[in-house]
Amino acid sequence: MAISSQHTIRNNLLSRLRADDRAAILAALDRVELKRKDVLAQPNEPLTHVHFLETGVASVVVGTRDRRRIEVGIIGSEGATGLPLLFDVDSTPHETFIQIEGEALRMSKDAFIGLIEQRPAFRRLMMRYAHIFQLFTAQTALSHGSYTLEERLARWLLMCHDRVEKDEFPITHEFLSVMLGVHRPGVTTTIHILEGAGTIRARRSHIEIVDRPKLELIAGDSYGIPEAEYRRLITDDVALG
Amino acid sequence: MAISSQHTIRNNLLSRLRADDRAAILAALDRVELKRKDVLAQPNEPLTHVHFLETGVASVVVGTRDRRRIEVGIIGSEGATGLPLLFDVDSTPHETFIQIEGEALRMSKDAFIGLIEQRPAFRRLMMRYAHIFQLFTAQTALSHGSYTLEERLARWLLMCHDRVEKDEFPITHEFLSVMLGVHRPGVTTTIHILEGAGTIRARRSHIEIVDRPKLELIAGDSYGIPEAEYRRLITDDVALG
DNA sequence: AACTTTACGTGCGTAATCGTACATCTGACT
DNA sequence: AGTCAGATGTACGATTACGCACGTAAAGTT
Repeated sequence: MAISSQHTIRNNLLSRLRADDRAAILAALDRVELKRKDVLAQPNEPLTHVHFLETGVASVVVGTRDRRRIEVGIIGSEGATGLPLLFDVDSTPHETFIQIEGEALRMSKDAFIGLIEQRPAFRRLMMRYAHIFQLFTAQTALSHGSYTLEERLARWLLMCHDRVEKDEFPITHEFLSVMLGVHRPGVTTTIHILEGAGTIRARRSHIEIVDRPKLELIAGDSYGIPEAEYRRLITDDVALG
Repeated sequence: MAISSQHTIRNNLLSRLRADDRAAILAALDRVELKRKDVLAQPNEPLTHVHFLETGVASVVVGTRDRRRIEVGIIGSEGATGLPLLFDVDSTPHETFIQIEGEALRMSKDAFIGLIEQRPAFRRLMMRYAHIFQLFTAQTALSHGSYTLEERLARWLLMCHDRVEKDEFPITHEFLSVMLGVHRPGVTTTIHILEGAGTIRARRSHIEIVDRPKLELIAGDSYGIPEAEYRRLITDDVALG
């Protein structure tokens, strides 16, 4: 019911904490498996847990009554789900589910709210992360409004690549079409374009990143702004450590 | 250098505070004029103030080196600028400027940070607002990915209408094209469609809302989700008052 | 091995929006 | 009243993506 050994922690937020804060927080965490399509947060249902991802990728999507859905956030070992709880909000219209299976360190809502109060450094860290999460959503809005499908797909693959250890990960065109808010055949065609350019290799339900620099070139300015801010505000800030 | 009389406050966040919290906060505010195109936050420059808008509308836009820009947030008397300061972040890549002139109650960065610490109710209120601001950005991402220009324009006009007192407000097609991330002639054409449907009336540099219900019909599900959450979490929550 | 499900490939007419160019109009300023 | 910059109106080919329909192919199931 609690995580003791420190060296097993792969979540980058938790690893930024001072030893005493980290110890207090680890005591409230337990490790859980995350399977593909597992739902971590139902829209408009009370949030029960915060998940600090260790491996794998989760997606936050917004949907409407008229069936439209689109991804507005992506979470890996650099972040956590359940941010509304940080904001004194019990539920959100957004849905969070597992895109690529993995593991997470889970904390109950009550424990999280308590630790946020008791550990200012933890609260500040989470708030900084929340800021960057907002930047990701904003960048997604920009991407959908201003970039082509090819650029957006390149961006998404880069973001996913940032969050998994390997160069290959399981993902279907169907899922990608929801993530990017386009129809499925469009994804297939665009994947072939990226594949033809030698940047990726696609198999059934899998995509492998072959030439990341070239992929970054294709994504252009649709990729990079929130990533740079994450490094500036979390990875590189010694004051947090 | 401070706001005394209570009945002059039109900002909806400030008016949700308990009397004692509000008094402490008003003491740190002063009233400023906001002219069209005034910049409240330069991208990547240190934030100096938080602005609680009384009248008028501000826009938050994200831009890239390759000159693309798009609105990712809109702020009126329901909200405030400078949210990164709430998140322990000194600057952001986003730019905030005045879209429709008005007035604001301004607080210095240091005063804001101090009051956030000293007044938990104030902090919780601001965090709830930050959550809803995030929903707005997410809804914008959805809109750009899934709705037509006509629907998105209708949505924007509704959001603007929510934030001004009158049915008419000054706005140019040029500005709208940046807000919506489309080219300017497209805005002109789409305005004519909305005008032809009898929902708005357009003059040089001005748009008047004539038939709001019909505009809501056109906007469809692109409009409404964050607005409903604002009502649930801020307007209707007596626990905050 | 037959069957079923899930995922991928492809084509094509249609719609939306872009990109660009240019004409016109309005209000402010001199 | 004349001038001018900013704002708006219009046109049109090019591009992108949609919407559907249908075919194929790979993995799991019995």
